[in-house]
Amino acid sequence: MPRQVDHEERRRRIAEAVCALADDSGLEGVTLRDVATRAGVSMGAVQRCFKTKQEMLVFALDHIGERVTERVSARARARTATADEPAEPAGSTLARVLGEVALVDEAQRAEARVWLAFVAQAAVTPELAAVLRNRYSELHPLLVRLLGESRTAAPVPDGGVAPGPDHEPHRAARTLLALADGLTTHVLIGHLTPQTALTLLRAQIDTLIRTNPPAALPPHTAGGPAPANGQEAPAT
Amino acid sequence: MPRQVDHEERRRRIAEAVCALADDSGLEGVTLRDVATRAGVSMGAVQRCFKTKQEMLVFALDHIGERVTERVSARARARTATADEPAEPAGSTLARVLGEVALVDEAQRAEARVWLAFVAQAAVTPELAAVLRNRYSELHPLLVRLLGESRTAAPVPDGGVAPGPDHEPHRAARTLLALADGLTTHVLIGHLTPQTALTLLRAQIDTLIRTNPPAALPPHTAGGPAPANGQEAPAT
DNA sequence: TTCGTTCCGATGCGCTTGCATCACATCCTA
DNA sequence: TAGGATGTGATGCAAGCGCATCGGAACGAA
Repeated sequence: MPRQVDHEERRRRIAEAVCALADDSGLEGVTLRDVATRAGVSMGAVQRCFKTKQEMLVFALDHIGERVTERVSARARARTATADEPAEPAGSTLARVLGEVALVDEAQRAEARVWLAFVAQAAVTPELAAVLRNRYSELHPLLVRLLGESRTAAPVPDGGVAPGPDHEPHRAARTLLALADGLTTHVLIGHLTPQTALTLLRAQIDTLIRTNPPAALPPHTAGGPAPANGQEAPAT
Repeated sequence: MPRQVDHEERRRRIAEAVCALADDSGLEGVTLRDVATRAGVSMGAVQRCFKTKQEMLVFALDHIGERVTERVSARARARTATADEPAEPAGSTLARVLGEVALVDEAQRAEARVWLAFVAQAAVTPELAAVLRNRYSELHPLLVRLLGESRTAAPVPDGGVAPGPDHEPHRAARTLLALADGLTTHVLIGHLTPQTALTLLRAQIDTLIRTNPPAALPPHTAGGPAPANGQEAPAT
């Protein structure tokens, strides 16, 4: 056995093992021993890579989050790259992107199960919540951009999304993201079929796209005095 | 101490303890000993009430689910009772009902945390998933009814919701439920503020209500050959 | 080759877990 | 009042946990 081992590679392998275990027994089923076995390394190696179990979990969450983000933005990029026909692409891209976030095939279902396990733990573990927030914050502008492109012929110049942070596209993006997560959850517990979830998602996207008027919101949205940005503690 | 103890009362007390513990450390933090301590009974008593830990968890989930359902339908009933002004009530009721499902104050936040913990576990524990499905299935027709009342002046006669199971109100109800859950999740991990979540929810409700045309769906919803009912294994 | 360093994999420890067991306190029946 | 049945709460137990420790294999330097 070589004296020097690629640590990053090993960390990733361990993260994969964590996900695999979390997938079939939840986060409670993730123990150092099982992780080591599953990853095909010794327990000592795991402990060398991560000082503590929580550190390992945080890394694993970040790992799977990165994979999701990459997959999603790949989808989005794929569209931008071949954007020759301004016909109906953005809406479909949105659907595929959010479907990517959410469910469809079994592989993604597994990922979603792991994700959900982490989300639940994050509700009582600030460190994990921070990682999740970062990931969601990454996804948000991407959705805003796609939404913007799908509604107006003249998209916003480049990176900067024109108006304020609680302008309509932001709202719509948040709504879609939350909806996708909710649908995923419902699919995972068997309350909805993946097909139904996708249909609902698609319908929502279409509604949001067709509903152009960003300004004219009904009067009762004034619930909170200042809607503010709606996003708290983005990084830190 | 009396020889005969109210078992049901005790079970409920234990369920409350389970929820309290799950609230501040997730489901992993729920151990028989801690539950016993928190409930103010001995461990033996807990074991007498529930043959196994899982049985206890299932009961606890059902308990909290019942509480939520009751609260929600109380909201709905409150409206129906005082329904003298057909002005704008149903929409607000919907908002309040779904807000009830979701978040708002800290007490409900705690409930949501517990709920989320159970949902995550349910993704890998069929028994829990079954309980959750039942609860969601209970909520669904209630939302359908409220939606129906809010869009048409002539609501459906009584219990029977007129058209097929994938008629628009059903879709809308599922969308709202999923959205509420997704928003709750995002609030719990600190990605959204409760205010933002409520605003988004309210906006979605208004959109769904104003979008009357139930039939004319865009062409691409034909993803699945038969949208069917979208609800699988409701009871068993 | 031989030494010194570096890293790995196995083992041990203290603790907690879910569950089984058992002596005892409590209440109904004669 | 005595007796039995019933449910209770403390204790025991095997298993599993996270983490710390340690002997030994694999390499570079001399």
